[in-house]
Amino acid sequence: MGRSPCCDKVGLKKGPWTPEEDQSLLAYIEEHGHGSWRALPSKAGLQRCGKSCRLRWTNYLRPDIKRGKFTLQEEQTIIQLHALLGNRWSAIATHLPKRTDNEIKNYWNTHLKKRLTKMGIDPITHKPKDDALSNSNHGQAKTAANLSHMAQWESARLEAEARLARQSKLRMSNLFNNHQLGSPAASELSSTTTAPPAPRCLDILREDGGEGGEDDWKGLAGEWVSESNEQGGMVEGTFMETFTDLLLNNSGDRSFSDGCGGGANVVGSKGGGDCCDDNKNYWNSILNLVNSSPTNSPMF
DNA sequence: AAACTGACCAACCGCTTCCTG
DNA sequence: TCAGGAAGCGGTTGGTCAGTT
Repeated sequence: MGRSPCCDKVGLKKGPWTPEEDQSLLAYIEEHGHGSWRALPSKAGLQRCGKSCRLRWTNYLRPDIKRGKFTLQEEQTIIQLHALLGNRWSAIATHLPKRTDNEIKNYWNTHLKKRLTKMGIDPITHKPKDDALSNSNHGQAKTAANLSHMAQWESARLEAEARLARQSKLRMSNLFNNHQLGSPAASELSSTTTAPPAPRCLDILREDGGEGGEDDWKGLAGEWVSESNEQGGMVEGTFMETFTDLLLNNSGDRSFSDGCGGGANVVGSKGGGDCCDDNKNYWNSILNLVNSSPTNSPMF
């Protein structure tokens, strides 16, 4: 299994790319597609390893990259997905069109992580660091405790999605076996292959006819909510919404003790049925987020 | 004006995963 | 089934630049 030795070769350039190198890489990919990254540098006349070329293309030169400031919506998406997925930047990037995993990772490390820490929230667990603080609000503490369970659920779901996406790609590549995509942008949109964009996972589920479909995912989410309620009592409000709301509307002196009274998305402490609805709504919003990924965005 | 500091981000490194023969 | 190559991924580094002393 050893590591790729490409970068160990002597005579290969490292460090920042020059405009000339960018131009060479861009011109070559526009004309031929990237093909094999390992073979690309010599074909394009670049003294770089294939890995470096791939990185330069995916993180900087790709035409479908959006640069500049992250929007509030994007920030919220990153925070929510990070709570669910952890440092799985490529998976998070899947749900943020035109943003690269590297960019998201950098933004998290330089902005969002610090903001969370400053607010007394552990950026790894997304739980308040101060026990006393969390004890002051049992509902949110319980919800926070349930987050790991939720993450496990999400992780399993993503693995299933990945399997389905792979199966779909196989099926599609059979269909398009001899089809060569001419557009470099199109070839890169699938990121890792030249296969056509995979259908959205939920559509695949529907197509497959068995094992679920969107309603079943939502049903599963509902089951999780019910199970959580059985295990830990009713969940008061939505922890995730609370802290993302706090974060994005951070006035500097707010704390979780008043979190339930927060912004428009935050639902205060309520009775059982409403809480269940809140969680269903929350899950629906996450599922919508997942399901609303652009149809041509890379799925794993 | 110079030195220092911290933020930012492009790029590298090395491990893991996937694919193919 | 297995081994090796290729690509993907996430952690980390180092250069640059703006702000501060």
